[in-house]
Amino acid sequence: MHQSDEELISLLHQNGLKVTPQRLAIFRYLANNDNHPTAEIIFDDIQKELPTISQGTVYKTLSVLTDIGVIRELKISNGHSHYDSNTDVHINVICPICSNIADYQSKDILNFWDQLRKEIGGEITGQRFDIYKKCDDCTVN
Amino acid sequence: MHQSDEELISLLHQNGLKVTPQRLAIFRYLANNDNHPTAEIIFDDIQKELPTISQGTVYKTLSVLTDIGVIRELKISNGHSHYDSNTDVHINVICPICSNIADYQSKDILNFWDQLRKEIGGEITGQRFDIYKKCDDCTVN
DNA sequence: CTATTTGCAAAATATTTGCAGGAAT
DNA sequence: ATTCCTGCAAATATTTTGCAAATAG
Repeated sequence: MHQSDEELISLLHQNGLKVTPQRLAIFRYLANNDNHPTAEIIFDDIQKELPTISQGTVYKTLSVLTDIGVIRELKISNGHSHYDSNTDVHINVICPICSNIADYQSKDILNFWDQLRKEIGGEITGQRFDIYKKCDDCTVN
Repeated sequence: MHQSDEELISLLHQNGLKVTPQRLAIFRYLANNDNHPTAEIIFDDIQKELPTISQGTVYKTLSVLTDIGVIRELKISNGHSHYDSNTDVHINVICPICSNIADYQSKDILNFWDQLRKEIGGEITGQRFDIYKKCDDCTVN
């Protein structure tokens, strides 16, 4: 389901980058959290583990992890970037009230994606599908 | 194809908002430009027509037009918001190099969207489908 | 050893906000 | 008349950058 340390380490090496405790910790944090945290939330939580880490390092690390493709950056309408360790083709179900993001996956999406790739042609390097729907919490309240 | 002034005026009235030259000009500008400009580009171009307009007004106007649903805001990875007068379900083909955005529409997308709505259920209030593909200019160079 | 990375703080950048004067209804 | 809107400038908030010290390979 989630990627393992080996994948991260291998990709870092392939790109001439070093394996640091900060990079491992942030990668593992995202691999174990499917709630699409922001850089700020990651910073707050990672501090418990690495008390001296700085915000700058969190931003730089997230940028590195995004560049090598082990995580995805989701910049949403409220201006915040959220990070996702699910790099498969899927749909982000975003709550317009609280900005919570849930992943949604189905066979239809993969079929649609295959068809669309063929139809549009050329070298497609990425994709992002969002839908807006109130989450359960915000529907109740 | 594009919405007319009447639609804007009617929606402004419905929402208790006033019809101002700034709102008309920005709406018309977007209705006649399918190149998904940023607030900054809109500000620069609109100044030719309304020399005293301010950046703040452009931002506020774009926010109002987005709220009443006559335009769409597309916040992309580089941090800039782009604005689109095409409010139909479509795919944004974004160039990862220069951030140019082209709209892509096909029957498949509408079918997929119908199917997905049924599958996910609940009240879906919006959607956004992006794919990343180098534009012609950036492919040549 | 040497190149990269971290941590800190300052800078950059897009966007938002407050408010007094002006315009729309 | 009244309410809303504009324009200006200052404020906000997130992200980026520069650099010396620390760390990985």
